[in-house]
Amino acid sequence: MSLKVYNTLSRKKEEFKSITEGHVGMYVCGPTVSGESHLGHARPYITFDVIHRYLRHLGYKVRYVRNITDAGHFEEEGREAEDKIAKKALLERLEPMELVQKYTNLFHWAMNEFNTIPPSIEPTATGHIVEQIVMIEKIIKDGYAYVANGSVYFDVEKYNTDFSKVGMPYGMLSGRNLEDQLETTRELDNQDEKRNTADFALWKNAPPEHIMRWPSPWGEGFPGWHIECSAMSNKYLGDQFDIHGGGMDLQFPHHECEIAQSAVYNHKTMAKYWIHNNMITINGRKMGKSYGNQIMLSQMFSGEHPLLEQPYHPMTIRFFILQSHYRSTLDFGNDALKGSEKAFKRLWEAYEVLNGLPLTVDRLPLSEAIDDIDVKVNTLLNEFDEFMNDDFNTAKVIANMFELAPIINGIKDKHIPAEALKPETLSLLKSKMKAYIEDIFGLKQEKEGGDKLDDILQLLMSLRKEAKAKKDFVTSDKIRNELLALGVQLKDEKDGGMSYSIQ
RNA sequence: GGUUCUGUGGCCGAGUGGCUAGGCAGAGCUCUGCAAAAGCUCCUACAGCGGUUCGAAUCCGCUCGGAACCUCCA
Repeated sequence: MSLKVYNTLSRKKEEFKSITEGHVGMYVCGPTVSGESHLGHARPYITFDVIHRYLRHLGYKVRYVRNITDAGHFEEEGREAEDKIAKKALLERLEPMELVQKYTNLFHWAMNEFNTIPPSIEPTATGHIVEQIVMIEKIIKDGYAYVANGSVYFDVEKYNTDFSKVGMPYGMLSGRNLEDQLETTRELDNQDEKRNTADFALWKNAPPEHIMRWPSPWGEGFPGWHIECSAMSNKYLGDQFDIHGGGMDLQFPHHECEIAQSAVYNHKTMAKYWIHNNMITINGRKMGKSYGNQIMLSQMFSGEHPLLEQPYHPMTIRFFILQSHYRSTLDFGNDALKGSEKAFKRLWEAYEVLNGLPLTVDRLPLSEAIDDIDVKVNTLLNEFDEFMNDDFNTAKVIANMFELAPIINGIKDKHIPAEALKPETLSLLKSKMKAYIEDIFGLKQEKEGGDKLDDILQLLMSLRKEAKAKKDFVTSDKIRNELLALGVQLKDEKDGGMSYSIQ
């Protein structure tokens, strides 16, 4: 059983074979740190975190590179050409790099809340100006870029003509051809520097008010939008690497331009598999700056946003994202998030019950009905791998987990005899659930508090048990109800035991 | 206008040509001092109209609706 991934390049699921055996190079487009990340940004980073974790689970050594775009890009010729980072810095009276640092820190904080594993390398655009200049020089030397007024543009038409012959036309990823684009590209002002409207900037001459600027062979300026990813992926992952990921909205033009730049530079399609996650929508619309409908991650966690009925824990959001397939749109809504919150809680509690089940159970002669349970559990568990290998279908794995939950709880409540599961099945159940829930899906317990809180709650529960034994329900209810008011829910169990869950 | 995708039960969402995921909400039951939790049961859908097929939510066509990209965007 092998891993299959949907490759945007071929629009098909393909068997995954890494270029270097046992190793995977993966590049994912990271955030532009000119502002705070919103809910939509959570999707790619969580999606690729799970892909990263799964590849590791399969035994690959993964070099995961995710950039930080901290140099201002703009492709807004024709409108007010402004470096967005520099502009906001003026408004907020901050140094641009101070601003960049602030949002980088916030991004890292949110990624940590989501329990994502940090990338192996997290290169910044500003830290790789030299590499970008070197790449641009080579592209100019080879005749695929030209200089105009201190800026450098990529000659898309020439590229397309030449590279179509070797199977790398401009538009190969997004499935559009240049002719269509030339017809439909709308008229913009100030296009006279470009030979062709489809051309894109590799280097931009910096106007005087532009704060972020670097010397270059073409004068002071800053890199174009696309070149950093080509330069940095090439530096850390080589001429061709395994996986390039990002949001679907980056397919065109960003990834298309990356492919073209890198193809000129090293005559290869830079990445073998292109993986794109779909968007998070809100009221059916993509969440994004331009729509003014974004909810920042800090707002998601705090609940402070008009559209939010309550705060949502990072793990709720992570679980919510994993409940759908990464290539489908996912619609935000309070009902949906609240559903995920409860679902995750139930799943996690079943997982904790599972961890508490004793491994060695005396086997008794089994009836057929009970044998069926053992078979069913094995089937459900084996499907975990099958589903993940089918283009990372986390939604189906989670569905199976919810079929296992009643069995686990049933054993605890003795609806199902403990010996229904063979020791090796129970052992497999435990190890597989741990591997998937914690290691691959990266889920963790929502509640906090630690040992001391646990000790205190154990004490309160023992007091309540005593009261109950004496049929002093006034006291026992008082303990239960007042704890509930504090957000701690007590649960009486069949055998007179008691447990709690927070929130 | 061009390119691509999409329309599943109250809500969120998987999905394969036939065996009709899963979660949340709702209803009933069991357990329980009560409650909660848990378990069991119920609620059974695939935008519309044609077509292909023994059989389609799943393939094809048309109609209607929605979205993404074509401009910074995860």
